[in-house]
Amino acid sequence: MQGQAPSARPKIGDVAQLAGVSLGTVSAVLNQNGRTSEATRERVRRAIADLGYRRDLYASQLARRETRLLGLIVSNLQNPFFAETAQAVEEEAERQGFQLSLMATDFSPLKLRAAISRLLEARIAGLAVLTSESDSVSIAMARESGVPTVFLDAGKPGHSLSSIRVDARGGMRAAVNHLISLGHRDLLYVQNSQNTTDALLRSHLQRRQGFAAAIRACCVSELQTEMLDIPGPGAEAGERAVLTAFQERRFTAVITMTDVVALGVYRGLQSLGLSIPQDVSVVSFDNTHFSHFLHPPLSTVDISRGDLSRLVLQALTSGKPGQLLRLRTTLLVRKSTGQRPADPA
Amino acid sequence: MQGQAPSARPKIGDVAQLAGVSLGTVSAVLNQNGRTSEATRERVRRAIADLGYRRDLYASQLARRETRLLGLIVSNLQNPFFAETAQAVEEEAERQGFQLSLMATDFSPLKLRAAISRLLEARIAGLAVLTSESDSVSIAMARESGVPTVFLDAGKPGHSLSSIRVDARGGMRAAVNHLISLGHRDLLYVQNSQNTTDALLRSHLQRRQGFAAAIRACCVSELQTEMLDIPGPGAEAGERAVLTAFQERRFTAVITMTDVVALGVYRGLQSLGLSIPQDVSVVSFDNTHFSHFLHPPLSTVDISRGDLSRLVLQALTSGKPGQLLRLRTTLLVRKSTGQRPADPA
DNA sequence: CTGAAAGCGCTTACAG
DNA sequence: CTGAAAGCGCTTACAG
Repeated sequence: MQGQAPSARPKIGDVAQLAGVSLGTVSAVLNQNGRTSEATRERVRRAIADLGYRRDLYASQLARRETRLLGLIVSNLQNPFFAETAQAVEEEAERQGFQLSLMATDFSPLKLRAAISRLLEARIAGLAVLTSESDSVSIAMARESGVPTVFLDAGKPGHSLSSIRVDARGGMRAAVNHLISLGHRDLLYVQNSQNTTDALLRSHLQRRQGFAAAIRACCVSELQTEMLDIPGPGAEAGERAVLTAFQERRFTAVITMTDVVALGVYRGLQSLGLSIPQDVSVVSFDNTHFSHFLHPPLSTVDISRGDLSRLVLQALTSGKPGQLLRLRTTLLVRKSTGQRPADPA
Repeated sequence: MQGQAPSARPKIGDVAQLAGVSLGTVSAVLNQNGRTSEATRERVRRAIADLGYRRDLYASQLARRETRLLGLIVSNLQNPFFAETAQAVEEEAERQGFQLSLMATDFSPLKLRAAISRLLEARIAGLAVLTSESDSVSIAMARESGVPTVFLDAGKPGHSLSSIRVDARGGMRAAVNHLISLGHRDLLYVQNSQNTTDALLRSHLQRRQGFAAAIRACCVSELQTEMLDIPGPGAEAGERAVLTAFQERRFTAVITMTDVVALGVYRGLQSLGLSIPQDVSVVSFDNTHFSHFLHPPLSTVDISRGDLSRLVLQALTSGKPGQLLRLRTTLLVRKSTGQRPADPA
C-alpha cells in the first residue's frame, strides 16, 4: 500500500556499490567537491539515477557543521504586505546562497514562540521576524539562542539581535501634510486590531503615533481629527469604520493604517455614495501590489521591499550582528487624494 | 562575534548529566512518552531550561523511522488564491498532526522539480502539488518516489499518485449561462499567460475550454465571443485586454480566468468610463478574499478552500493513494453582473 | 521507571 | 584521486 517498503529507499552505500566506488566518493560527487574525475562522476550519477537515490536531508545536515538555512517569520501570508515581503527576502536570500524556511504566526505570540523554537531546532544560520505583533518572550528566546536575528520594529539591538526600524512617523507625517496642503481639515484615522490579547502591535502603534505627532506638529489650527480602531480583519474593519464614523460627522479625508484597511474604506465610502477623491480623499500605508489597481489608484506610503530584504540579509549574514537599521518610507501620491471639496455637504 | 562557540550548543547528554538521569530518559521527556515520573520530568525540564537546550532537528529525524511532514507546493504566494489555499491546507494538516513545508515555484517547471527534490530529501510523508503549471518530469519524479502525492488538475491517478480535478467546466458553464440569461450576447474572455515556456497550464486551459464548451452548448444563436490571452501578471493583463478589445468592438460582458485578472479588467473599464454592471458585466473565477471588497463586489466562481484542503489530506493520509478526486465549483452572483444594457452605445 | 548500546545515513579529516 | 573510520546528536528496542 505504501508503495515500496521503507527500507527500499536506497542509501549512499548502495550507490557506491553500484558505481564501484567508496562512500566518500559518492558524497564528494553529491556535494560537488570537484575532487573526482569526470569519469567517476558520470558513473556515480548513473548509479544515482538507476537507483532513484535521494540524499537524506537529516543525515546530511547532522553530519555537517553549519546550515545555509535562514528562518523567516511573518504574521500572515494572506496579507499582501507580508506575502510580498516574504518573496523579496526569499529572492535576496537565494541570491546569497541561503535557503529560506518560512512560517506564519497569524498574529499569535504563542505561534510566534513555537515558530522560533522550531526554527532554532533546525539550526538556522539566521532568523528574521518580520511580524506586526511582538512578544518579549520571543525576543528573549531569539536573543538567548545566540543566532543572528533581526526583528522588525521590535527589540533592542545588541549581541546577536539587530532591529530594523521603519520610519512610520516620517511616512505618516508626509501623508498628513499632503492632505493638509490639499486643504483638508477633517481627518479620520482608521486602524484595525487583530485578536492579539497580550501582544503589543508595534507597527500599528507607531503608525498611529506618527499620525498623532504629525497632527500636533501641524501649523494649521482648525484641524478636526478622529481615530478609530475596529477589531477584526482589515477590509471588514475599514468598511465598518467608515459606516460608523460618517454617521456622526463628515470627514473629507481618511488615513488608513494599511492598504487592506483602505480596501474596506473604499467600499464603505462607495456604498455611502461618496466619490474618491471628489468627496473624500484616502491615503494609506504599505503600497501593496493591488493598491495600484483600485479605482481610483490609491495614494499610499511605500516601504521598499527591496531595501527591507537587503537590510534583513545584511543583519543576518554580514558577520556584524546587533545593528540598528533604518528603513525609509516614501509617500506615493496617486489618484485617491485631491483638493478638499468646496462644500462638503 | 558569532555569540557562543558552536560547541556551546548543549546536547541531550548535557541535560541528562545535569538532571542526573540517562539519555533515554531525557529523550522520553522530550517526546512525551509518559513513561517517566512527574518528579523526573520536572528535573529534566529544569535542566533543559537552565542550559537553554534545544533538540537538534536533524539528529532527531534521522533516528526516527517516519516524519510527520507534508510538502505543499504552490505557484506563487502573492496570488491570493494560492495564499488562501496554502493557509487552508496548513490548518487542515495541523488538525491531523502534520507539519507543512511550503514552497513556491513562481510558475517555473524547473523550480517545481527542485522543490519536489528538496521535499523528498526531507522524507516527507506526503506531497501536494497545487500549482497552475504542470510538468511531466515533476509528475514522474513524484510517482517514482513512492511518496503519497496529490496533484491539482494534473497527472493520471495510480499507485501513490492521486489527482484532484476541479470542475472548471461546470463553473464556467454556470458563469456563461448566467450572463446569457441576463441577455448578454457579446462576451469577452480574458486570460493571462505566465512566462512558462514549456509548461502546460492545465487550469488555464480547462477554464478556457470550459468557456468555449459552454458557448458551443448554448441555445442562443446570435452569440459573439472573443478570447484574449495577454502575457504577464494578471492585473496588468486584465487592464490591457480591456483597453485593446474595447477599441475594436463593444462587449457587454467580460469573463476572466481569475479574480486577479478581473481586478485589472475593473480598472480598464473604469478608465474607459464604463460602469459595472450598468454598461458591462464582469464575472470571474477563484473567489479570492478581495473580490468581495471590490466596487461593485465581484461575481465569481468559488472553489472551496475547505473542500480542497480536506481532499488533499484525504489523498495523502488516508492510506488509499491513487485516487481520482473531484472538486465542485459554485458561481457566486454578486453585484458585478446585471441585465444587458438596452443600448450598448 | 531507568540505563547502556546499537543504529539512523550522511560528511569529513586522514592516510594512502 | 580514492578508501576506511570516526563522528554528527538523537531514538528506540532491550535488559534490568
